[in-house]
Amino acid sequence: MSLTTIPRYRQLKELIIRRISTGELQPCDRVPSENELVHSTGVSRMTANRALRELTDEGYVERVAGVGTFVADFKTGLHVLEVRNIADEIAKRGNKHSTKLLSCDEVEADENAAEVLQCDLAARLMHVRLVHCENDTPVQLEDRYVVPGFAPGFLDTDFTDTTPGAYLSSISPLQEAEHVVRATMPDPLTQQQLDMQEGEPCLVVTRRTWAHGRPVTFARLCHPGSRFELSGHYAPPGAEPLALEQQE
Amino acid sequence: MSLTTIPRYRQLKELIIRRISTGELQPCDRVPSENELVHSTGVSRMTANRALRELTDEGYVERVAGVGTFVADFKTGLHVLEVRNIADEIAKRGNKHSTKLLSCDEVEADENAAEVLQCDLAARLMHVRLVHCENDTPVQLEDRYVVPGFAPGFLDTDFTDTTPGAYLSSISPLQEAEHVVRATMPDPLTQQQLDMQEGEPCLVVTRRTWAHGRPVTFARLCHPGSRFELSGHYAPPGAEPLALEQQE
DNA sequence: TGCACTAGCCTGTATATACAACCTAGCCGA
DNA sequence: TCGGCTAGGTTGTATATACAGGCTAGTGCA
Repeated sequence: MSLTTIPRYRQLKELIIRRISTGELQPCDRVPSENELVHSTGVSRMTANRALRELTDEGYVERVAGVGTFVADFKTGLHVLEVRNIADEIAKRGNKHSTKLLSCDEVEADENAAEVLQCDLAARLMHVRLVHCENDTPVQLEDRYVVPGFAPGFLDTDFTDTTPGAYLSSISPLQEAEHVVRATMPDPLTQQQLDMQEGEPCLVVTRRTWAHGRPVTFARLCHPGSRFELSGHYAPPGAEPLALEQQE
Repeated sequence: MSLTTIPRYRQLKELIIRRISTGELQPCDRVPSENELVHSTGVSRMTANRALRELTDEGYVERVAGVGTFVADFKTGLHVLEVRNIADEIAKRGNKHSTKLLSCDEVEADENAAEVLQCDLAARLMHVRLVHCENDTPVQLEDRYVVPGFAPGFLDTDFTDTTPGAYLSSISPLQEAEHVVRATMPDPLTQQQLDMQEGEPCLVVTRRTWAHGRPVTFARLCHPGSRFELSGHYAPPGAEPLALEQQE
Protein backbone atom coordinates (compact mmCIF):
# COMPACT_ATOMS: atom_id res chain seq x y z
CA MET A 1 0.00 0.00 0.00
CA SER A 2 2.26 2.78 -1.19
CA LEU A 3 1.50 6.48 -0.97
CA THR A 4 0.33 6.58 -4.55
CA THR A 5 -2.26 3.80 -4.31
CA ILE A 6 -5.62 4.88 -2.98
CA PRO A 7 -7.15 2.44 -0.47
CA ARG A 8 -9.95 0.35 -1.86
CA TYR A 9 -12.53 1.52 0.67
CA ARG A 10 -11.86 5.10 -0.43
CA GLN A 11 -12.14 4.18 -4.08
CA LEU A 12 -15.49 2.66 -3.26
CA LYS A 13 -16.57 5.81 -1.40
CA GLU A 14 -15.56 8.02 -4.32
CA LEU A 15 -17.39 5.76 -6.74
CA ILE A 16 -20.61 6.16 -4.79
CA ILE A 17 -20.12 9.88 -4.10
CA ARG A 18 -19.62 10.40 -7.81
CA ARG A 19 -22.84 8.60 -8.61
CA ILE A 20 -24.62 10.86 -6.16
CA SER A 21 -22.96 14.06 -7.34
CA THR A 22 -23.76 13.41 -10.97
CA GLY A 23 -27.38 12.73 -10.12
CA GLU A 24 -27.21 9.10 -11.24
CA LEU A 25 -28.28 8.25 -7.70
CA GLN A 26 -31.04 10.53 -6.41
CA PRO A 27 -32.03 11.08 -2.77
CA CYS A 28 -33.86 8.04 -1.37
CA ASP A 29 -32.52 5.87 -4.18
CA ARG A 30 -31.14 2.55 -3.12
CA VAL A 31 -27.36 2.17 -2.96
CA PRO A 32 -25.85 -1.25 -3.76
CA SER A 33 -25.78 -3.45 -0.65
CA GLU A 34 -22.56 -4.66 0.89
CA ASN A 35 -22.90 -8.05 -0.74
CA GLU A 36 -23.64 -6.51 -4.13
CA LEU A 37 -20.48 -4.43 -3.81
CA VAL A 38 -18.55 -7.54 -2.84
CA HIS A 39 -19.66 -9.28 -6.03
CA SER A 40 -19.41 -6.28 -8.35
CA THR A 41 -16.05 -4.94 -7.18
CA GLY A 42 -14.36 -7.96 -5.64
CA VAL A 43 -13.63 -6.39 -2.26
CA SER A 44 -14.40 -8.17 0.98
CA ARG A 45 -17.58 -7.41 2.83
CA MET A 46 -15.68 -5.65 5.63
CA THR A 47 -14.21 -3.24 3.12
CA ALA A 48 -17.59 -2.50 1.58
CA ASN A 49 -18.96 -2.10 5.08
CA ARG A 50 -16.32 0.46 5.96
CA ALA A 51 -16.99 2.48 2.82
CA LEU A 52 -20.75 2.58 3.41
CA ARG A 53 -20.33 3.21 7.14
CA GLU A 54 -18.11 6.23 6.53
CA LEU A 55 -20.52 7.55 3.92
CA THR A 56 -23.19 7.30 6.60
CA ASP A 57 -21.07 9.26 9.09
CA GLU A 58 -20.45 11.89 6.43
CA GLY A 59 -24.14 12.27 5.70
CA TYR A 60 -24.19 10.92 2.15
CA VAL A 61 -26.30 7.86 2.80
CA GLU A 62 -28.59 6.40 5.42
CA ARG A 63 -28.63 2.74 6.37
CA VAL A 64 -31.43 0.66 7.82
CA ALA A 65 -30.59 -2.75 9.21
CA GLY A 66 -32.55 -5.44 7.43
CA VAL A 67 -33.55 -3.12 4.60
CA GLY A 68 -30.65 -1.49 2.81
CA THR A 69 -28.65 1.66 2.16
CA PHE A 70 -30.20 4.77 0.64
CA VAL A 71 -28.97 8.12 -0.60
CA ALA A 72 -29.55 10.67 2.15
CA ASP A 73 -32.01 13.46 1.75
CA PHE A 74 -29.87 16.57 1.82
CA LYS A 75 -32.91 18.74 2.39
CA THR A 76 -32.79 18.14 6.11
CA GLY A 77 -30.52 21.07 6.82
CA LEU A 78 -26.85 21.27 6.50
CA HIS A 79 -25.13 22.33 9.63
CA VAL A 80 -24.68 24.61 12.59
CA LEU A 81 -26.01 28.12 12.00
CA GLU A 82 -27.05 27.02 8.55
CA VAL A 83 -30.02 29.08 7.49
CA ARG A 84 -32.55 26.35 7.07
CA ASN A 85 -35.82 26.56 5.27
CA ILE A 86 -37.54 29.46 6.97
CA ALA A 87 -40.98 27.93 6.43
CA ASP A 88 -39.92 24.86 8.42
CA GLU A 89 -38.45 27.04 11.16
CA ILE A 90 -41.69 28.94 11.49
CA ALA A 91 -43.79 25.79 11.40
CA LYS A 92 -41.60 24.25 14.10
CA ARG A 93 -42.47 27.15 16.35
CA GLY A 94 -46.13 26.42 15.73
CA ASN A 95 -46.73 29.59 13.74
CA LYS A 96 -48.17 30.27 10.32
CA HIS A 97 -45.84 30.91 7.40
CA SER A 98 -46.91 32.97 4.40
CA THR A 99 -45.17 34.83 1.60
CA LYS A 100 -45.74 37.99 -0.41
CA LEU A 101 -44.26 37.76 -3.88
CA LEU A 102 -42.73 41.09 -4.89
CA SER A 103 -41.21 40.22 -8.25
CA CYS A 104 -40.23 37.19 -10.29
CA ASP A 105 -38.53 37.67 -13.63
CA GLU A 106 -35.49 37.14 -15.81
CA VAL A 107 -32.72 39.74 -15.62
CA GLU A 108 -29.23 40.37 -16.93
CA ALA A 109 -26.40 39.64 -14.52
CA ASP A 110 -24.84 42.78 -13.12
CA GLU A 111 -21.18 42.92 -12.13
CA ASN A 112 -21.73 41.56 -8.62
CA ALA A 113 -24.05 38.73 -9.65
CA ALA A 114 -21.73 37.68 -12.49
CA GLU A 115 -18.82 37.42 -10.09
CA VAL A 116 -20.49 35.51 -7.28
CA LEU A 117 -22.28 33.12 -9.64
CA GLN A 118 -19.25 32.79 -11.95
CA CYS A 119 -21.20 33.58 -15.09
CA ASP A 120 -20.77 36.08 -17.92
CA LEU A 121 -21.71 39.71 -17.50
CA ALA A 122 -25.22 40.28 -18.83
CA ALA A 123 -25.95 36.55 -18.80
CA ARG A 124 -29.63 35.76 -18.22
CA LEU A 125 -30.40 35.02 -14.57
CA MET A 126 -33.63 34.24 -12.81
CA HIS A 127 -34.48 36.70 -10.09
CA VAL A 128 -37.13 36.51 -7.41
CA ARG A 129 -37.95 38.87 -4.54
CA LEU A 130 -40.39 37.98 -1.81
CA VAL A 131 -41.24 38.60 1.83
CA HIS A 132 -41.66 35.74 4.30
CA CYS A 133 -44.13 36.35 7.10
CA GLU A 134 -44.64 34.64 10.44
CA ASN A 135 -48.27 35.04 11.53
CA ASP A 136 -48.54 37.77 8.87
CA THR A 137 -45.62 39.73 10.34
CA PRO A 138 -42.69 40.14 7.91
CA VAL A 139 -39.52 38.40 9.12
CA GLN A 140 -37.42 37.96 5.99
CA LEU A 141 -36.93 39.77 2.69
CA GLU A 142 -35.48 37.28 0.23
CA ASP A 143 -33.70 38.53 -2.87
CA ARG A 144 -32.44 35.60 -4.90
CA TYR A 145 -30.67 34.96 -8.19
CA VAL A 146 -30.60 31.51 -9.77
CA VAL A 147 -28.51 30.19 -12.63
CA PRO A 148 -31.06 29.24 -15.33
CA GLY A 149 -29.54 25.92 -16.39
CA PHE A 150 -29.89 24.54 -12.89
CA ALA A 151 -33.62 24.99 -12.40
CA PRO A 152 -35.46 25.52 -15.68
CA GLY A 153 -38.92 25.64 -14.16
CA PHE A 154 -37.96 28.05 -11.41
CA LEU A 155 -39.93 31.06 -12.58
CA ASP A 156 -43.10 29.02 -13.04
CA THR A 157 -43.10 27.78 -9.47
CA ASP A 158 -45.76 28.98 -7.08
CA PHE A 159 -43.72 30.42 -4.22
CA THR A 160 -46.71 30.88 -1.96
CA ASP A 161 -46.54 27.25 -0.91
CA THR A 162 -42.92 26.33 -1.71
CA THR A 163 -40.02 28.56 -0.73
CA PRO A 164 -37.36 29.10 -3.41
CA GLY A 165 -34.78 27.40 -1.19
CA ALA A 166 -36.95 24.33 -0.73
CA TYR A 167 -37.65 24.15 -4.45
CA LEU A 168 -33.97 24.33 -5.33
CA SER A 169 -33.14 21.66 -2.77
CA SER A 170 -35.71 19.38 -4.34
CA ILE A 171 -34.10 19.75 -7.76
CA SER A 172 -30.75 18.48 -6.63
CA PRO A 173 -28.83 18.10 -3.40
CA LEU A 174 -27.08 21.35 -2.57
CA GLN A 175 -23.60 20.35 -1.67
CA GLU A 176 -21.70 23.39 -0.61
CA ALA A 177 -22.68 26.68 0.95
CA GLU A 178 -21.04 29.93 1.91
CA HIS A 179 -22.66 32.59 4.03
CA VAL A 180 -21.84 35.97 5.46
CA VAL A 181 -23.73 37.62 8.29
CA ARG A 182 -23.79 41.39 8.72
CA ALA A 183 -25.67 44.05 10.65
CA THR A 184 -26.72 47.02 8.54
CA MET A 185 -29.32 49.76 8.40
CA PRO A 186 -32.07 49.05 5.86
CA ASP A 187 -32.73 51.29 2.89
CA PRO A 188 -36.18 52.96 2.98
CA LEU A 189 -37.78 50.41 0.63
CA THR A 190 -36.54 47.43 2.64
CA GLN A 191 -37.62 49.09 5.85
CA GLN A 192 -41.11 49.55 4.46
CA GLN A 193 -41.36 46.05 3.01
CA LEU A 194 -40.35 44.46 6.31
CA ASP A 195 -42.60 46.82 8.28
CA MET A 196 -39.68 47.98 10.41
CA GLN A 197 -39.51 50.92 12.77
CA GLU A 198 -37.35 53.97 12.21
CA GLY A 199 -33.79 53.31 13.40
CA GLU A 200 -34.17 49.52 13.56
CA PRO A 201 -31.21 47.58 12.12
CA CYS A 202 -31.25 44.57 9.77
CA LEU A 203 -29.56 41.21 10.23
CA VAL A 204 -28.45 40.40 6.70
CA VAL A 205 -27.37 36.94 5.58
CA THR A 206 -25.90 36.63 2.11
CA ARG A 207 -25.59 33.12 0.94
CA ARG A 208 -24.17 31.32 -2.03
CA THR A 209 -24.88 27.66 -2.71
CA TRP A 210 -23.18 25.11 -4.94
CA ALA A 211 -24.43 22.03 -6.73
CA HIS A 212 -22.49 19.79 -9.08
CA GLY A 213 -19.38 21.82 -8.17
CA ARG A 214 -20.70 25.14 -9.48
CA PRO A 215 -22.44 28.03 -7.71
CA VAL A 216 -26.10 27.89 -8.67
CA THR A 217 -27.85 30.42 -6.48
CA PHE A 218 -27.12 33.57 -4.57
CA ALA A 219 -29.49 34.99 -1.97
CA ARG A 220 -29.60 38.06 0.18
CA LEU A 221 -31.81 37.46 3.22
CA CYS A 222 -32.68 40.56 5.17
CA HIS A 223 -34.31 40.29 8.61
CA PRO A 224 -35.65 42.89 11.02
CA GLY A 225 -33.21 43.02 13.96
CA SER A 226 -35.97 43.19 16.53
CA ARG A 227 -37.79 40.10 15.29
CA PHE A 228 -35.08 37.69 14.19
CA GLU A 229 -32.01 35.95 15.52
CA LEU A 230 -29.71 33.21 14.28
CA SER A 231 -28.77 30.52 16.72
CA GLY A 232 -26.59 27.49 16.61
CA HIS A 233 -25.50 24.78 18.96
CA TYR A 234 -22.30 22.90 18.45
CA ALA A 235 -21.42 19.67 20.20
CA PRO A 236 -18.54 17.47 19.12
CA PRO A 237 -19.57 14.39 17.16
CA GLY A 238 -19.88 11.39 19.41
CA ALA A 239 -20.98 13.45 22.39
CA GLU A 240 -24.69 12.94 21.77
CA PRO A 241 -24.56 9.14 21.60
CA LEU A 242 -22.58 9.25 24.82
CA ALA A 243 -25.33 11.22 26.50
CA LEU A 244 -27.99 8.88 25.11
CA GLU A 245 -26.31 5.88 26.51
CA GLN A 246 -26.08 7.39 29.94
CA GLN A 247 -29.86 7.60 29.93
CA GLU A 248 -30.26 3.91 29.28
CA MET B 1 -25.85 -7.92 20.35
CA SER B 2 -29.20 -6.77 21.72
CA LEU B 3 -30.38 -3.19 21.90
CA THR B 4 -29.38 -2.95 25.52
CA THR B 5 -25.76 -4.02 25.11
CA ILE B 6 -23.39 -1.30 23.99
CA PRO B 7 -20.92 -2.38 21.29
CA ARG B 8 -17.39 -2.90 22.57
CA TYR B 9 -15.84 -0.36 20.23
CA ARG B 10 -18.17 2.27 21.63
CA GLN B 11 -17.37 1.29 25.18
CA LEU B 12 -13.72 1.73 24.30
CA LYS B 13 -14.41 5.15 22.80
CA GLU B 14 -16.31 6.27 25.87
CA LEU B 15 -13.54 5.01 28.11
CA ILE B 16 -11.01 7.16 26.30
CA ILE B 17 -13.31 10.17 25.95
CA ARG B 18 -13.90 10.01 29.69
CA ARG B 19 -10.17 10.00 30.38
CA ILE B 20 -9.83 13.07 28.20
CA SER B 21 -12.85 14.86 29.66
CA THR B 22 -11.72 14.37 33.22
CA GLY B 23 -8.28 15.68 32.38
CA GLU B 24 -6.58 12.37 33.13
CA LEU B 25 -5.32 12.52 29.56
CA GLN B 26 -4.12 15.99 28.56
CA PRO B 27 -3.65 17.30 25.00
CA CYS B 28 -0.57 15.75 23.37
CA ASP B 29 -0.54 12.93 25.92
CA ARG B 30 -0.10 9.46 24.51
CA VAL B 31 -3.20 7.28 24.24
CA PRO B 32 -2.78 3.49 24.69
CA SER B 33 -1.84 1.85 21.39
CA GLU B 34 -4.07 -0.67 19.66
CA ASN B 35 -2.01 -3.55 20.98
CA GLU B 36 -2.06 -2.19 24.52
CA LEU B 37 -5.85 -1.92 24.31
CA VAL B 38 -6.00 -5.50 23.01
CA HIS B 39 -4.09 -6.74 26.04
CA SER B 40 -5.75 -4.50 28.64
CA THR B 41 -9.36 -4.91 27.52
CA GLY B 42 -9.36 -8.20 25.67
CA VAL B 43 -10.87 -6.91 22.45
CA SER B 44 -9.42 -7.76 19.06
CA ARG B 45 -7.07 -5.34 17.35
CA MET B 46 -9.66 -4.49 14.68
CA THR B 47 -12.08 -3.40 17.39
CA ALA B 48 -9.47 -1.22 19.07
CA ASN B 49 -8.57 0.15 15.64
CA ARG B 50 -12.16 1.11 14.96
CA ALA B 51 -12.49 2.89 18.29
CA LEU B 52 -9.31 4.91 17.80
CA ARG B 53 -10.08 5.60 14.16
CA GLU B 54 -13.50 7.03 14.98
CA LEU B 55 -12.02 9.13 17.76
CA THR B 56 -9.64 10.50 15.13
CA ASP B 57 -12.53 11.35 12.81
CA GLU B 58 -14.31 13.06 15.68
CA GLY B 59 -11.30 15.17 16.53
CA TYR B 60 -10.50 13.68 19.91
CA VAL B 61 -7.13 12.16 19.03
CA GLU B 62 -4.49 12.29 16.34
CA ARG B 63 -2.65 9.27 15.04
CA VAL B 64 0.77 9.02 13.47
CA ALA B 65 1.70 5.79 11.70
CA GLY B 66 4.76 4.26 13.28
CA VAL B 67 4.59 6.51 16.33
CA GLY B 68 1.32 6.32 18.21
CA THR B 69 -1.96 7.97 19.13
CA PHE B 70 -2.13 11.28 20.98
CA VAL B 71 -4.84 13.44 22.50
CA ALA B 72 -5.71 16.20 20.04
CA ASP B 73 -5.15 19.83 20.74
CA PHE B 74 -8.65 21.27 20.90
CA LYS B 75 -7.43 24.82 20.66
CA THR B 76 -7.55 24.77 16.88
CA GLY B 77 -11.08 26.08 16.63
CA LEU B 78 -14.34 24.26 16.63
CA HIS B 79 -16.38 24.57 13.49
CA VAL B 80 -18.13 26.49 10.78
CA LEU B 81 -19.16 29.98 11.78
CA GLU B 82 -17.65 29.32 15.16
CA VAL B 83 -16.37 32.57 16.53
CA ARG B 84 -12.74 31.73 16.70
CA ASN B 85 -10.08 33.53 18.63
CA ILE B 86 -10.39 37.07 17.35
CA ALA B 87 -6.67 37.69 17.82
CA ASP B 88 -5.89 34.83 15.42
CA GLU B 89 -8.45 36.12 12.93
CA ILE B 90 -6.85 39.53 12.93
CA ALA B 91 -3.34 38.12 12.72
CA LYS B 92 -4.40 35.96 9.78
CA ARG B 93 -5.42 39.11 7.93
CA GLY B 94 -1.93 40.47 8.58
CA ASN B 95 -3.15 43.15 10.98
CA LYS B 96 -2.18 44.09 14.51
CA HIS B 97 -4.36 42.98 17.40
CA SER B 98 -4.50 44.89 20.66
CA THR B 99 -6.88 45.10 23.61
CA LYS B 100 -8.10 47.74 26.00
CA LEU B 101 -9.06 46.29 29.37
CA LEU B 102 -12.15 48.04 30.72
CA SER B 103 -12.79 46.06 33.88
CA CYS B 104 -11.83 42.78 35.51
CA ASP B 105 -13.40 41.81 38.79
CA GLU B 106 -15.55 39.42 40.78
CA VAL B 107 -19.28 40.00 40.84
CA GLU B 108 -22.47 38.40 42.09
CA ALA B 109 -24.51 36.52 39.51
CA ASP B 110 -27.62 38.40 38.47
CA GLU B 111 -30.75 36.59 37.36
CA ASN B 112 -29.70 36.24 33.73
CA ALA B 113 -26.14 35.08 34.49
CA ALA B 114 -27.36 32.57 37.06
CA GLU B 115 -29.73 31.05 34.53
CA VAL B 116 -27.39 30.74 31.58
CA LEU B 117 -24.48 29.48 33.70
CA GLN B 118 -26.72 27.26 35.81
CA CYS B 119 -25.42 28.58 39.10
CA ASP B 120 -27.06 30.04 42.23
CA LEU B 121 -28.33 33.58 42.29
CA ALA B 122 -25.68 35.84 43.82
CA ALA B 123 -22.98 33.20 43.35
CA ARG B 124 -19.54 34.68 42.80
CA LEU B 125 -18.62 34.98 39.12
CA MET B 126 -15.57 36.36 37.40
CA HIS B 127 -16.34 39.19 35.03
CA VAL B 128 -14.15 40.85 32.44
CA ARG B 129 -14.89 43.58 29.92
CA LEU B 130 -12.47 44.55 27.19
CA VAL B 131 -12.27 46.00 23.70
CA HIS B 132 -10.41 44.19 20.90
CA CYS B 133 -8.81 46.44 18.30
CA GLU B 134 -7.56 45.72 14.79
CA ASN B 135 -4.82 48.21 13.90
CA ASP B 136 -6.01 50.28 16.88
CA THR B 137 -9.60 50.43 15.54
CA PRO B 138 -12.14 48.82 17.90
CA VAL B 139 -13.85 45.78 16.38
CA GLN B 140 -15.23 43.86 19.36
CA LEU B 141 -16.51 44.65 22.82
CA GLU B 142 -16.23 41.50 24.90
CA ASP B 143 -18.29 41.15 28.06
CA ARG B 144 -17.60 37.81 29.67
CA TYR B 145 -18.61 35.87 32.77
CA VAL B 146 -16.68 32.81 33.91
CA VAL B 147 -17.57 30.21 36.52
CA PRO B 148 -14.83 30.51 39.17
CA GLY B 149 -14.18 26.81 39.77
CA PHE B 150 -13.27 26.31 36.14
CA ALA B 151 -10.43 28.81 35.85
CA PRO B 152 -9.07 29.88 39.25
CA GLY B 153 -6.29 32.08 37.87
CA PHE B 154 -8.56 33.87 35.40
CA LEU B 155 -8.56 37.30 37.01
CA ASP B 156 -4.77 37.33 37.35
CA THR B 157 -4.24 36.76 33.63
CA ASP B 158 -2.77 39.54 31.51
CA PHE B 159 -5.40 39.92 28.79
CA THR B 160 -3.26 42.24 26.71
CA ASP B 161 -1.40 39.29 25.21
CA THR B 162 -3.86 36.43 25.77
CA THR B 163 -7.55 36.76 24.97
CA PRO B 164 -9.97 35.39 27.57
CA GLY B 165 -11.22 32.83 25.08
CA ALA B 166 -7.73 31.58 24.31
CA TYR B 167 -6.91 31.36 28.02
CA LEU B 168 -10.04 29.34 28.77
CA SER B 169 -9.34 26.99 25.87
CA SER B 170 -5.86 26.37 27.25
CA ILE B 171 -7.26 25.36 30.65
CA SER B 172 -9.40 22.57 29.27
CA PRO B 173 -10.91 21.56 25.96
CA LEU B 174 -14.18 23.39 25.43
CA GLN B 175 -16.58 20.75 24.28
CA GLU B 176 -19.87 22.33 23.50
CA ALA B 177 -20.93 25.77 22.40
CA GLU B 178 -24.16 27.63 21.77
CA HIS B 179 -24.37 30.98 20.07
CA VAL B 180 -27.00 33.46 19.04
CA VAL B 181 -26.47 36.22 16.50
CA ARG B 182 -28.52 39.42 16.54
CA ALA B 183 -28.53 42.88 15.02
CA THR B 184 -29.25 45.64 17.52
CA MET B 185 -28.62 49.31 18.08
CA PRO B 186 -25.86 49.95 20.62
CA ASP B 187 -26.45 51.80 23.87
CA PRO B 188 -24.54 55.09 24.12
CA LEU B 189 -21.70 53.61 26.20
CA THR B 190 -21.13 50.72 23.78
CA GLN B 191 -21.29 53.10 20.85
CA GLN B 192 -18.59 55.25 22.42
CA GLN B 193 -16.36 52.34 23.45
CA LEU B 194 -16.45 50.88 19.92
CA ASP B 195 -15.96 54.32 18.35
CA MET B 196 -19.13 53.89 16.29
CA GLN B 197 -20.99 56.48 14.29
CA GLU B 198 -24.46 57.72 15.14
CA GLY B 199 -27.08 55.33 13.74
CA GLU B 200 -24.67 52.45 13.14
CA PRO B 201 -25.97 49.03 14.21
CA CYS B 202 -24.17 46.30 16.17
CA LEU B 203 -23.71 42.66 15.24
CA VAL B 204 -24.04 40.93 18.60
CA VAL B 205 -22.96 37.36 19.25
CA THR B 206 -23.88 35.86 22.59
CA ARG B 207 -22.13 32.67 23.32
CA ARG B 208 -22.18 30.01 25.98
CA THR B 209 -19.52 27.33 26.24
CA TRP B 210 -19.45 24.02 28.07
CA ALA B 211 -16.62 21.97 29.53
CA HIS B 212 -16.89 18.76 31.52
CA GLY B 213 -20.61 18.80 30.73
CA ARG B 214 -21.34 22.10 32.49
CA PRO B 215 -21.56 25.66 31.14
CA VAL B 216 -18.44 27.47 32.23
CA THR B 217 -18.47 30.79 30.43
CA PHE B 218 -20.91 33.20 28.88
CA ALA B 219 -19.83 36.01 26.59
CA ARG B 220 -21.53 38.88 24.80
CA LEU B 221 -19.48 39.96 21.82
CA CYS B 222 -20.58 43.25 20.29
CA HIS B 223 -19.20 44.36 16.90
CA PRO B 224 -19.63 47.54 14.88
CA GLY B 225 -21.83 46.65 11.90
CA SER B 226 -19.73 48.65 9.47
CA ARG B 227 -16.47 46.96 10.39
CA PHE B 228 -17.32 43.35 11.11
CA GLU B 229 -18.94 40.36 9.46
CA LEU B 230 -19.27 36.68 10.25
CA SER B 231 -18.63 34.26 7.46
CA GLY B 232 -18.74 30.53 7.08
CA HIS B 233 -18.21 27.99 4.40
CA TYR B 234 -19.76 24.59 4.54
CA ALA B 235 -18.74 21.67 2.39
CA PRO B 236 -19.82 18.11 3.12
CA PRO B 237 -17.17 16.02 4.86
CA GLY B 238 -15.28 13.82 2.44
CA ALA B 239 -15.53 16.35 -0.38
CA GLU B 240 -12.10 17.82 0.28
CA PRO B 241 -10.20 14.53 0.13
CA LEU B 242 -12.02 13.80 -3.13
CA ALA B 243 -10.76 17.05 -4.61
CA LEU B 244 -7.26 16.38 -3.38
CA GLU B 245 -7.12 13.01 -4.99
CA GLN B 246 -8.31 14.36 -8.29
CA GLN B 247 -5.23 16.55 -8.34
CA GLU B 248 -2.91 13.59 -8.05
C1' DT C 1 -59.62 -14.85 2.27
C1' DG C 2 -56.69 -13.90 5.88
C1' DC C 3 -53.20 -14.80 9.07
C1' DA C 4 -48.91 -16.79 10.97
C1' DC C 5 -44.54 -18.29 9.93
C1' DT C 6 -40.29 -18.69 7.71
C1' DA C 7 -36.57 -18.18 4.29
C1' DG C 8 -33.56 -14.99 2.77
C1' DC C 9 -31.53 -10.66 2.49
C1' DC C 10 -29.84 -6.74 4.95
C1' DT C 11 -26.96 -4.23 8.35
C1' DG C 12 -24.13 -4.35 12.73
C1' DT C 13 -20.65 -6.16 15.24
C1' DA C 14 -16.54 -9.06 16.57
C1' DT C 15 -12.46 -11.79 15.78
C1' DA C 16 -8.19 -13.77 13.83
C1' DT C 17 -4.92 -13.12 10.53
C1' DA C 18 -1.97 -10.96 7.29
C1' DC C 19 0.96 -7.71 5.05
C1' DA C 20 2.67 -2.91 4.07
C1' DA C 21 4.63 1.28 5.47
C1' DC C 22 6.35 4.22 8.92
C1' DC C 23 9.20 5.62 12.87
C1' DT C 24 12.57 5.21 16.57
C1' DA C 25 16.10 3.46 19.36
C1' DG C 26 19.86 0.98 19.66
C1' DC C 27 23.37 -1.94 17.83
C1' DC C 28 27.40 -2.62 15.17
C1' DG C 29 31.00 -1.73 12.13
C1' DA C 30 34.06 1.53 9.83
C1' DT D 1 32.91 9.20 16.90
C1' DC D 2 30.00 8.86 13.33
C1' DG D 3 27.37 6.61 10.15
C1' DG D 4 24.28 3.08 8.36
C1' DC D 5 21.47 -0.77 9.36
C1' DT D 6 18.11 -3.42 11.70
C1' DA D 7 14.69 -5.02 15.16
C1' DG D 8 10.55 -4.08 17.02
C1' DG D 9 6.64 -1.29 17.90
C1' DT D 10 2.96 1.47 15.63
C1' DT D 11 -0.63 2.65 12.41
C1' DG D 12 -3.15 1.52 7.94
C1' DT D 13 -5.36 -1.57 5.21
C1' DA D 14 -7.52 -5.99 3.49
C1' DT D 15 -9.64 -10.45 3.95
C1' DA D 16 -12.30 -14.47 5.59
C1' DT D 17 -15.37 -15.85 8.86
C1' DA D 18 -18.95 -15.79 12.20
C1' DC D 19 -23.09 -14.67 14.63
C1' DA D 20 -26.92 -11.50 16.09
C1' DG D 21 -30.83 -9.01 14.95
C1' DG D 22 -33.99 -6.39 11.83
C1' DC D 23 -37.05 -6.39 7.83
C1' DT D 24 -39.80 -8.21 3.94
C1' DA D 25 -41.91 -11.05 0.77
C1' DG D 26 -43.80 -15.12 -0.10
C1' DT D 27 -45.35 -19.64 1.28
C1' DG D 28 -48.63 -22.41 3.21
C1' DC D 29 -52.01 -23.47 6.54
C1' DA D 30 -56.53 -22.57 8.71
